[in-house]
Amino acid sequence: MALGTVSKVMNGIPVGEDYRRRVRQAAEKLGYQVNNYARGLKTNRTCTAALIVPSLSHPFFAALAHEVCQALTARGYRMIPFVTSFDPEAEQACIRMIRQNKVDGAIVLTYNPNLEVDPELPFVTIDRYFSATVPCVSSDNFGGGQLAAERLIERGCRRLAFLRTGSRVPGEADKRGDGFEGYCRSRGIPVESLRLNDGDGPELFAPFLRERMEGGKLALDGIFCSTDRLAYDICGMLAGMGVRVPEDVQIIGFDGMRKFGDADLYCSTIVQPVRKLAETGVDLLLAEDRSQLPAMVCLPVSYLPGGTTREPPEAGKELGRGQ
Amino acid sequence: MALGTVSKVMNGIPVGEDYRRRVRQAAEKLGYQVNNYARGLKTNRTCTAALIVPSLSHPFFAALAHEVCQALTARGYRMIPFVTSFDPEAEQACIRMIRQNKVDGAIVLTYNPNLEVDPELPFVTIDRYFSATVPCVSSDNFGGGQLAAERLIERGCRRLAFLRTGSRVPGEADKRGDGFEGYCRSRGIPVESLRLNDGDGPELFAPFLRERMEGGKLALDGIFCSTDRLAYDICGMLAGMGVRVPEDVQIIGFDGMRKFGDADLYCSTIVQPVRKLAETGVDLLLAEDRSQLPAMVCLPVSYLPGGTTREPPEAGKELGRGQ
DNA sequence: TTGTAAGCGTTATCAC
DNA sequence: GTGATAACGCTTACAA
Repeated sequence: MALGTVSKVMNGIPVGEDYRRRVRQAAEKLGYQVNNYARGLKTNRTCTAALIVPSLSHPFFAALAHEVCQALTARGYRMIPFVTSFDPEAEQACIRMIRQNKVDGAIVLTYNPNLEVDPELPFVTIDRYFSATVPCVSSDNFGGGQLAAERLIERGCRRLAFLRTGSRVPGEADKRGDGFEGYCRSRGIPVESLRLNDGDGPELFAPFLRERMEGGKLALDGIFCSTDRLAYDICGMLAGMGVRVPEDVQIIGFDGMRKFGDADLYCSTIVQPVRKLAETGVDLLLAEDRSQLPAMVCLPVSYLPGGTTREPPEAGKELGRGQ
Repeated sequence: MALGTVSKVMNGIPVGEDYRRRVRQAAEKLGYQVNNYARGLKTNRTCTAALIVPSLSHPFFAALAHEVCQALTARGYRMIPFVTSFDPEAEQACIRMIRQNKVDGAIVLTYNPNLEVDPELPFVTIDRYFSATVPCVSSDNFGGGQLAAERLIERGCRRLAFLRTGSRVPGEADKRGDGFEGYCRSRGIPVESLRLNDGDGPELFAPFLRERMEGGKLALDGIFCSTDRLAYDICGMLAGMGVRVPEDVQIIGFDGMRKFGDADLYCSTIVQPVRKLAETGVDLLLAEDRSQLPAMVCLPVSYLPGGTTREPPEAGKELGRGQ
């Protein structure tokens, strides 16, 4: 049995049927497995992709990592996660480590606006558009904002507000507010906005709300928050102010996060298709012909009631779990 | 400049100061980085560890993966996660893939009682004791159960119950109930138990609770649940039955999970030291002398009030966030 | 201290 | 269809 022919068998390259069987048998008996490192050295393909995220424990990133891992596994790839803790310098350091680690590509979700990516290495970004050469996959944030406005207005809201926190660096998620405000304006519904940044702390929303209290009642009847997390915090503040949700004011968040990862929603929300996001990212990353990939893929979002909106009777309560 | 000497420089092996500087400079200019695959092929060390978990999106596993990733990164290692979806067969498949992937070790959290691990490869288990040759790191589940009992009794509870769901295969977590019951008995406080398995569905707890309703009041004043998730479900059921928490019955869960990963607790709880768990696991895995590792390491847990217990006035509300 | 050469386990390119 | 051989980029004795 010659080495070269054994290699062919292990790689599924046609070889004499009898020979093939004997090799397989011997491999089985000896517990032989191809050494991925030797193979990688020779072929320059490692069947490994990197995932760069700020954290693995925050629910959205955890869900994303989970789905990316599954999608890669399904394609015979492994995932190496790198966590940046929202630190732009750490993000750049990850890019360097990735070069060292000889991965075949990377899916990145970063907040460093001037990240230097290796033009040789396939990259896909999530929620952040870099350039036409780096495909970006994101939820339809603009459409999600519109959808939130539509749902609130359908449910009787006439004085709306948009609240956001998030990174200072511009990203696709900023379009949530744009879609929301645009829809409100097109329907002639008054809308206000308060856009803060992460460092600001959620307590800065309290003055905004307090200013809009008139005679013990809130002068708003619908609020769209840029994330479920923010919606949760706002609900807490409102409870402290004696404002009832959803009776006095209805609230819609964004993300579709669930308690314990798979139990109830935290609030009525615009759900991001996390699995689809991951699968699309992996597909774009691993596409054979990377010369003409779309610069941007926008995935449809959906609305799910989660207790912070007044639902029409026939709609029932929250419908189904999981995606 | 000879190849071998360059290698020495890249590995920090002493070499002429002047020479070293020149090599570093050249490497910088050419963007040279050591090829990890060639190095791994030669040295048989890959600076990579595997993590086997049921999921990356469930909060506890997500937190664990996050901390393990950080701990490995700090030691110059990378993590390759494998997700098993609680499927024993998938768990075994992961063990096979790990062999193929030539990792230096693996941290595993599985539910396959008769997993065949490679005796050559360093293993560490979380929450499941396999054998004296495989170190197991877990929280002090027994002590946590005792602590829960102590806290409930301190707060005036005199009719206690322990509720659990979880995997059918025995693990360290089973000791939570043992510790709880033991403490109650030693204090002469009556205690009941209902131990179900994962497949059973949480609705099977409802009859247990309903049977203990006497004249619109629950004949229990303290409940210890094996996880925060179960405590959450039980709270929901009790609310549906008109029982108030913590006024009528006080509840303590186990895990210390937080909403959105870092916000409020779901309930008063026994907190697992997730970061310590991860760091200890990594330390054991990467120990130079693996010949005499402890077969078992138990990490201390702590109690944190989260709204489902009546706290003495001076204790204040929930103390501090994070670990 | 520096340079040389063997070899790690593959795959790819040849003759056969 | 099969078997020999070079090369992938590195580490590590060992020789200079």
